[in-house]
Amino acid sequence: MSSRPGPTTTATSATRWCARPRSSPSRGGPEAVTIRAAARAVGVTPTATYRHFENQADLLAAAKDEAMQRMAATTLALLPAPAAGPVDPVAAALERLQAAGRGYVQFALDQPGLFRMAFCPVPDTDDQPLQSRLAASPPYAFLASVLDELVEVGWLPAELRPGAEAGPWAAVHGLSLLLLDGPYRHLDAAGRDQVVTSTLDLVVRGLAGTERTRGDR
Amino acid sequence: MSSRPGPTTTATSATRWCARPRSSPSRGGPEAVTIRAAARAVGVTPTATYRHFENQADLLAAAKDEAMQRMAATTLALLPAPAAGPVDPVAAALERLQAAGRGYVQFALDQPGLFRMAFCPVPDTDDQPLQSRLAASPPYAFLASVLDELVEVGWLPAELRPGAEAGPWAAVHGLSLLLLDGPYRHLDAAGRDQVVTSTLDLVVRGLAGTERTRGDR
DNA sequence: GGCGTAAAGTTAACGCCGTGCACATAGGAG
DNA sequence: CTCCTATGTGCACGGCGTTAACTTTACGCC
Repeated sequence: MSSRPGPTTTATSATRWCARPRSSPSRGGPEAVTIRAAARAVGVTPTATYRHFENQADLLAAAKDEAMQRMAATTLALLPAPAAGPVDPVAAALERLQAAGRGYVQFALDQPGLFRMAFCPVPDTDDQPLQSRLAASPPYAFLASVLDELVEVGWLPAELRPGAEAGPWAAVHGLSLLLLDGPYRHLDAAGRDQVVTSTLDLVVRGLAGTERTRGDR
Repeated sequence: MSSRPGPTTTATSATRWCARPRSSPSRGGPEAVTIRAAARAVGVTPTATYRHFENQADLLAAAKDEAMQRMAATTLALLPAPAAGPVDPVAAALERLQAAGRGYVQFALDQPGLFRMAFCPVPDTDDQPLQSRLAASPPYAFLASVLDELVEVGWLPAELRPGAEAGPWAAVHGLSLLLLDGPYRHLDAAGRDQVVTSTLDLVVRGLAGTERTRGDR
């Protein structure tokens, strides 16, 4: 967990700070990640934190990175094992796509603190180019691989492939937030499943790529 | 702007607190809405705030309501005037749908503070039933009306109508957040326009409602 | 006019927060 | 042994939410 320029954290010492649960697992979003809480967690005085993180924003960025990694690990672990025997490759790819979407939403609901942490706004210390930042985002990488697969098996029209990650990701991400904080909170399990299914179906139909944008029906 | 149960805010006094810009317009999300800042803004001592709001969560809820209303007013004002003369009603409805989506994203980018305010998590003091809460959300109401219109003119399959708000709203909402805080921040105007267009096209194609979920191409 | 009551505002205080400054310690390199 | 670096401590400052007790203001009622 790199603290950017100033305090020059050594790799060995950083593990001591990052290897323990940052606040409570599910509860406790970014607002719970404080300099003093981190110090308490490792049993030192608050000022000692500044030997490892430049300031609170830096600490927050580290927590954000870890949250994103944990989210990736959790959602990928939820993916269904590939069914044995020969199966329709298109159906299999679409299955994986929808399963990943469901896992994304489920993680957001199960671990709201980590989810909020993974996507919290942070003052932006990194200066990486666009593509490497996207590739560093596990959801984007997985989504891209499934979309590539759908092109390979001839289902997704190749002309729709460029930039096709944005829509599906946005839909699943937005749905997670609407369910978490928005007007869809307090929906019961059945209602949640309905909006998730509805949204994933919309995405799949959208990727299928029929035109018909005029009144031809 | 109602402060819930305790302090029994009179309608006349509440206007004095709510009629002035709550923090800076664009900058300053929910974290800038503090008891002390509100008191400074109206020129009183911090404790006086508790005569009008139960606590900070209550103040935040009031600010959230106002932000949502302002967002609705702004995005609706951005809608294109209906073209004169007879036009394809389907094209017109789709136009309005996409324009509303673009306005949603544009507001998020232009007024990030208000946008975050409008969707910030708040400890939830309201106990309204599901439907009335949804109806109170202006984006939902507008989206629902356009979808109804698309059914009436025979474009949107009626069997896809129930719950069809979730997907489009989630897509536009999620895209706004990915552009604001997520991996799509720092995209230039052209890149932003591309992901917005791509996402809106996905939504429209998805609503169009072709099936083809198997390898039939 | 005088008076009681409720709304609105004030001062003082507590504990939490981020942060800076000066100082202490410990352990390895020379 | 000495010095340097990494790490940690104590103290202090101002800002935050919140409470408790007190004062001021406005208004209806006799």
